[in-house]
Amino acid sequence: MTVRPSASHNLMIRKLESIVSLSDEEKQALRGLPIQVTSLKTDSDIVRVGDRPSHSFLLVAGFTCVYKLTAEGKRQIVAFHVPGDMPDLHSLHLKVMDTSMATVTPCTIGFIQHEALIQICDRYPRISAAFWRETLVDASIFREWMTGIGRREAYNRMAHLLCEFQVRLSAVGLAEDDTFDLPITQTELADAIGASNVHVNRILQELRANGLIRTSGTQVNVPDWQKLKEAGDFDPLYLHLRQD
Amino acid sequence: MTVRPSASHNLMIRKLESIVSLSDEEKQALRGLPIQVTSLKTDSDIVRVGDRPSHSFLLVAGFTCVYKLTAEGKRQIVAFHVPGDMPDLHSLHLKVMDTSMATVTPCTIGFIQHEALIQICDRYPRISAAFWRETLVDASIFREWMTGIGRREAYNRMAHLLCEFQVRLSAVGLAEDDTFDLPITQTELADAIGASNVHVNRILQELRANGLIRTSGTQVNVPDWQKLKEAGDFDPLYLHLRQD
DNA sequence: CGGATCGTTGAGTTGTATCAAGACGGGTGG
DNA sequence: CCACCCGTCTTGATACAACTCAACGATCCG
Repeated sequence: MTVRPSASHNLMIRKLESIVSLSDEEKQALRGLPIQVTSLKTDSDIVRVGDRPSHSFLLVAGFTCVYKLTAEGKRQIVAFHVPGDMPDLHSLHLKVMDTSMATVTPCTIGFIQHEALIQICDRYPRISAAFWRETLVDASIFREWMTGIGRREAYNRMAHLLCEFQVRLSAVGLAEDDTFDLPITQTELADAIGASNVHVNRILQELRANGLIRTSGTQVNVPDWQKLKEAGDFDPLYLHLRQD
Repeated sequence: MTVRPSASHNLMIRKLESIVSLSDEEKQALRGLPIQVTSLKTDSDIVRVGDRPSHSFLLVAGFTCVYKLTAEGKRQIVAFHVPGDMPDLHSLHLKVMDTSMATVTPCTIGFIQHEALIQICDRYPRISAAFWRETLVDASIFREWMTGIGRREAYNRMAHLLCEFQVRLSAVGLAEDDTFDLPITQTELADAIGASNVHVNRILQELRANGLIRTSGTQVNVPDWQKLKEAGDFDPLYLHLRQD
């Protein structure tokens, strides 16, 4: 179905307004964007390597990941995305997908035609800049993860990833104080930090034993935020959030 | 000095034209960009973490790298750049640098004020798109490197990096057939692939012993391109080159 | 109440780091 | 033009982070 001014539009506008201030005309243009909303279950591919998508998508609810596979069949998750993100905006200018994207939880996503996005970008440079900026923040996160995988130990990378989730989920109102929901399997966490699932399991035990986190089900509680940040060598600068 | 229509302008225009076709008006606008050309010697920082630069730069000659330091003082190089690249275009929209950039050889670079770039981007959406695309290709390379560091062994990462240099240098006319100049120390290569300098040294010996590369000084020769590509699990898709 | 998925544990293996010392090589000053 | 020096490359020995394999326990769901 094609929804007119919907929750999806509001989510996108709120996100963009945290980056640039929008004029009424610009908001109106965004509200006019046709968004096709769909539900997907866990572990569904949204786009695949080699695809030439004609639309991008807005993640409305749930978590998705971006991943690559090596010739040996190993998987590296290079990014997670949370509600409000537009994970494949880059396909606007890079025609062929160099990664795949998949849901890691049940998701609601809204597809938006490239054609419509390009028109808005050509007409409203500020909106174009805001979209551009989103892709730049993604790239900044890549740099930070790469540094972790290349130069930090798995224990620290795990702590770092948890810090990042806390901050990013807070920014979209999905984290309460020191607790958040992380419905991601240990194998997926392993693929993200470049470790084995077995090792991730032991690292999580170590983090619990050291009192850095407490878990129950998919809930993660951080009793001592400061200690976790230190363990993760975490400085939120790279997330380029507004109020900082 | 501020040069008018110079070699720097031509380099930038040629690069952009490999991405989009430019109208005469657009080329004229680009030729009008003030570019301040400077020479830097090896190991000079160009920008540093925390800086708020008011300009971006075009790499005219030499190699530069983008790097981060961990709390423990370890360095991860997250990117190399070659002539024709504009490595810190992202600072147009992300005000605070989250990485540092430095020369790895003597370099010629041309600084361009953000203000001038923003004006051109607002006025010429196609140029804006071309710049945006450059930052997207950088991000794509991050994804590929991350996958290597997280999921491939050091031997394969080294082969992969050599493949990438060959392709990127060819694209700007800096590689002859199967030979190119790689004036980068083993310690820098190590920081790029997330390994120790000692290990890189042994890997290079192994690559030589296996007949995948031959070296003399900073020259690298690739006798069997196909074998090196296989060793590196290298598929140039992620570089998003035009003719492909 | 099976069956599938996910988490946990143990044992053995290996890729890669670290440390230390020596060899090489190219530039600089005497 | 030689001698020195500093950065880079090379080599060996040792240590450990992390992987693989394999099995078992815990959950959740239909």
